[in-house]
Formats: sequence, structure tokens, C-alpha cells
Amino acid sequence: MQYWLMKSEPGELSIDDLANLPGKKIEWFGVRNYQARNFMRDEMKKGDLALFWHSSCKEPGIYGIVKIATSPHPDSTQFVVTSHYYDPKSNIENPRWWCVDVELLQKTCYISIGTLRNHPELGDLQVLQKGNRLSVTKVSAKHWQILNKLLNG
DNA sequence: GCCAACGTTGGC
DNA sequence: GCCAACGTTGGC
Repeated sequence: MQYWLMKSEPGELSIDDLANLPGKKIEWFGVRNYQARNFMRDEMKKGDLALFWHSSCKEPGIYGIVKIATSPHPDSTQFVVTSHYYDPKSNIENPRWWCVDVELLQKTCYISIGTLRNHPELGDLQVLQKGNRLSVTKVSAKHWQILNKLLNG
């Protein structure tokens, strides 16, 4: 079992958007970065857990916990000509962009990035590193335990 | 809206 | 395959 952190802009897909979907489940569409894609395509397993993070907003931080609900599959939006995420260089036979579906397990209390920075034991969490831009990152089991206490304690 | 950090592109 | 120029991300 691997733990992850996945970023979403609230204007794109908010935690409440997700909570209001049928089955609270959605394709994690729109990732157009190779490193993040590789994590999803090559390393994510159905049943893995991930922190749901809001970025590019007034209050960045953790808002929930999601479960990886499917095996990796091609991102459907890359083939939709009218989509913002359409990629003319991709094709059905050899899709360039891959993703998974996620299901909301728990809408948690909000933990701000500032709060996280106040916990020295979380210092090397990737999302807190300077210059971090990856929208999908790994979370160690140790960090996950600490975060779970913060989220539920 | 600023800007540092990082990723991608493309000419050579 | 180098690297300058450009684009994007995302906290502040």
C-alpha cells in the first residue's frame, strides 16, 4: 500500500464538487506533467490512499482523504477536442496521458500549509519543499500516520 | 499580481 | 545533446 498527495484547484474540482458526485467518485483528469503521470500510470494501485489538497487558492492545504478506485487508465480528456486538456499529439492506440479514478473517503478538517510547516516532523514532506510543483507526490507511511493524527485527533 | 522554481521547446 | 527562451505553477 502506497500513500499519495493529489492537488486540485478548487475552481477545477473542489472537495465539495467531489462530495456531491454520484458515488463521490471521479476520473483524476487533466494531469499534464510526465512525472505525475508516471506515478499514476506506473505506481498507483487500486486501494491506495491519498490526501486531497487544494492549491492555487486562498487557503491551500489538506481537505480530505480519497481512495484510488481504479487501475490506471488513459485520461479521457486528452481525446476530447473541445476540452482544455485536449492533446492533439496523443492517440487512442498509444495514449500519452494516464490517470486513475478517485473516491472520496472522508472530508476532513482543513489543515493549512502553515500548520503543516509548524510540525518539524513533517519537514521533508514533498509538498512543503521549496519549488514543489508536482501535482501528485508520494507520502511516506510515517508521514501518513502523523497526518492522520492531525486530521482525526 | 509578484516572482522563484521548475518543465518544455526548439534552434543549433 | 546543449541551453536560452519561454510557459506554468502556486505560495505569498
